[in-house]
Amino acid sequence: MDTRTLCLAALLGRDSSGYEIKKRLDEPPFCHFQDTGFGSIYPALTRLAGEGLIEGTEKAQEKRPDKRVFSLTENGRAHLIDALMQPPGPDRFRSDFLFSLFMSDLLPRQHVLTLIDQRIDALNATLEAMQECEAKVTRRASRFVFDLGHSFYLNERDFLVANRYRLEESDAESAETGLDSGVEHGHLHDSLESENRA
Amino acid sequence: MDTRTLCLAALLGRDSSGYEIKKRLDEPPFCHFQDTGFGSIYPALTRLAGEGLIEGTEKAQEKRPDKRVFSLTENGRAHLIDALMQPPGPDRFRSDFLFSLFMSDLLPRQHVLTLIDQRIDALNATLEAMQECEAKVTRRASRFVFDLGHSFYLNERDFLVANRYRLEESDAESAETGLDSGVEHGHLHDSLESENRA
DNA sequence: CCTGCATATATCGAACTGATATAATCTGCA
DNA sequence: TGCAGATTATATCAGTTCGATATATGCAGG
Repeated sequence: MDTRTLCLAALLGRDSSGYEIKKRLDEPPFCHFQDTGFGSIYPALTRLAGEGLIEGTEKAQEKRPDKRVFSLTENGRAHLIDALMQPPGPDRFRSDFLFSLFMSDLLPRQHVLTLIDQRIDALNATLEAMQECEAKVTRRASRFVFDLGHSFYLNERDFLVANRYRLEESDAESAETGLDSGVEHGHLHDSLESENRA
Repeated sequence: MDTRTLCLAALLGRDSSGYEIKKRLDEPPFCHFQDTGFGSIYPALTRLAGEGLIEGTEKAQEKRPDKRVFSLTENGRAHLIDALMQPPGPDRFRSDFLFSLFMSDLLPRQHVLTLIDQRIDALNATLEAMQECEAKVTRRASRFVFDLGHSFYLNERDFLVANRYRLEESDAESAETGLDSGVEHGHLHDSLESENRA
């Protein structure tokens, strides 16, 4: 979803400044399915205000830099709902970690194992933190997405713990076969995408 | 991982044209953790050639448009390995589908359920297609990533099948509470990221 | 006191996305 | 046979996004 729509959504319940929106978007469950920086948010807000989808009021603060607090207009709300009713685009997932694993034949064995161990640690930290704030996620839709996110992390951790051994010994066979990819005639690349875009 | 590194990786085993690289990158297991278009690949190849990391040869074909076939140089190979040894950046995941679910209070109940059902269908199609070509994924690292990808899809499908009922009835309570997010003081937003970037 | 973190906004270049243009050939089907 | 549509092949372009950086103040901790 583009940053403008994300900003509209973030303004639904409460009026906020760009900074506050960014903070909210960095927290779960928002952070489980998107990712935006200031470089996108501020221009998005300026443009939304120009289009009349949000309204901004300059608020001078005593002990802080000035704030521009935005609120959703009726038009903005309609625009958001319209965007949500469109068929969703395909998921986008990019992972340097998985890329490194995929290329692990080129790398020292120990480096790869360390990578996996660090990943497991990070996943454990995330899972623990989620458990701590679990009780605070009450809205039904929030909770649904929160739980799905949790199951993603859990699944990945369990897989890595259970399958780490598979990369523990060097693989004499496939040292220099190149990037086989293993698959000759992959015809699954478009199944998810086409169904979504249809 | 940036497109240039991706291209280097794709050229590891076999010399290829930009078009062939794009095709390979669209197939599993590559497609499980990245996503690139022509608009990134062609400029990347031109630049890599300029930097001496790959070498290109113009090949006129009888019955086809001309091909530019590239091959990895020693420098390019070293560059790739160097990139892989860097600590991996954080994963990036964006999903319009999850965003719509998160906002589902604003949407007609039936629309949300249809969204979920279509998603389940798409996941089933993907899983089936993966099973078909499972036997062809032989290289150890490929297989590891392939299996992890498979478990992702399986996990999501099972979750949706098991939890669909939670969105079946309208939620009288949280109709207009706004975007609570449910979480007041989320301090988990940086756990995965910081560990990775460290 | 001084370092570093939080609040607050903003910009800029580099990179990426998605659509489009061009052109020939090959495939399926009526 | 003819014709539509997919495939092979490369490329560009506008619009977006990413990541780093700049600026400025306040507050907390050592």
